[in-house]
Amino acid sequence: MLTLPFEEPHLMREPRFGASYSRESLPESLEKEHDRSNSDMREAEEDMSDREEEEERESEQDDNGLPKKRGPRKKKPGKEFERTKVRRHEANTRERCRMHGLNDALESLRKVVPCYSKTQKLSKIETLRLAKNYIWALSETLSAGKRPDLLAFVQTLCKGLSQPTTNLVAGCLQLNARNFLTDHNGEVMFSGRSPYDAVYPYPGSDVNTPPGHSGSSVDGGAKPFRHYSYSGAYEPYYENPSPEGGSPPFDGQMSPQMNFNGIFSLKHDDPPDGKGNHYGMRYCSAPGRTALAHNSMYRVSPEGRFPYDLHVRSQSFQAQGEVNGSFHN
DNA sequence: TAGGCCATCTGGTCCT
DNA sequence: AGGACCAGATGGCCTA
Repeated sequence: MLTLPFEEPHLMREPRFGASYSRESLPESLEKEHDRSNSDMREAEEDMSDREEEEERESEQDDNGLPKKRGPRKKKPGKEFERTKVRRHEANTRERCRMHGLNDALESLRKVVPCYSKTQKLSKIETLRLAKNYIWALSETLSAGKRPDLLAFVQTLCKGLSQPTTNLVAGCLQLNARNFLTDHNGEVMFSGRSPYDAVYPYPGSDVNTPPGHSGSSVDGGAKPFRHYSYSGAYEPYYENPSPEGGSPPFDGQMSPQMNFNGIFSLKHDDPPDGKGNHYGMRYCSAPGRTALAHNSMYRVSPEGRFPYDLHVRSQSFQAQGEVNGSFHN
């Protein structure tokens, strides 16, 4: 599942995440933010206390109900008041750091779910939803012990996601995003041409018929849409109808040695110049392993070609190889 | 301009 | 008592 090397060990260091926010333990970026926010807040606070003082004096009234501008000032709680202020200030700082830690964790989650993009970040809620779907889909894959249907896999990923996020996921797979519709129940439906055909038409096959399916296209004219859902006719792969229906039964035990190298990682690696916005799939494979298509969880076309437009990033391929290599050494 | 998303502040509650 | 955690309120930014 972790298709990227865990790059942020500092997030794992604390036994209880964010339990202690000592200044020394703050990451550099956080520390900067910390400083900035602190100074901002100090200024704001001073500003505030001045205003409060002014307002307090103006709100004081004499015996006739008129505003009292002069005279002895009402005694402030003094030391206790200052102490409360300081404690509130410290609590605010801690809370801010805690939220930053939470955001950092969310950011690292974004990096391990499909379709990571620096330029088009998933929102917090969408990240969590996608992560949940991803876990669910992978669990299903493991428990089924067979190669999943890519369409069903994507449908699972998109379950309950907003249309823009669905588009993003579809974009990752180089699929026609308009083919994935989310109905009012959050069910991801597939309509129109099969992505198999949209992306990789099989020579000689009916354009509207996915491989291995008998379907008749309407002669010549408009072709009726076929709607797919989990329980639809498109080789339903998952036994459970929906991730919303609870966690899939997982009676197996995840082995620590489990190798995820054969699983696709759908990532968007921004080019170094940061200009591109191209989504692609990255395939992680250990050196010496079998060829991409052979090792793939996904279907291979009758010609032995992979039916999807894969963008194998040689760089990440190599990096993964290095990691694996050093691991095995 | 409305709506979505986000960061921050704040007070309350729970836990150590 | 103090810190962590939580949820509500608020305001800023961005986009359709």
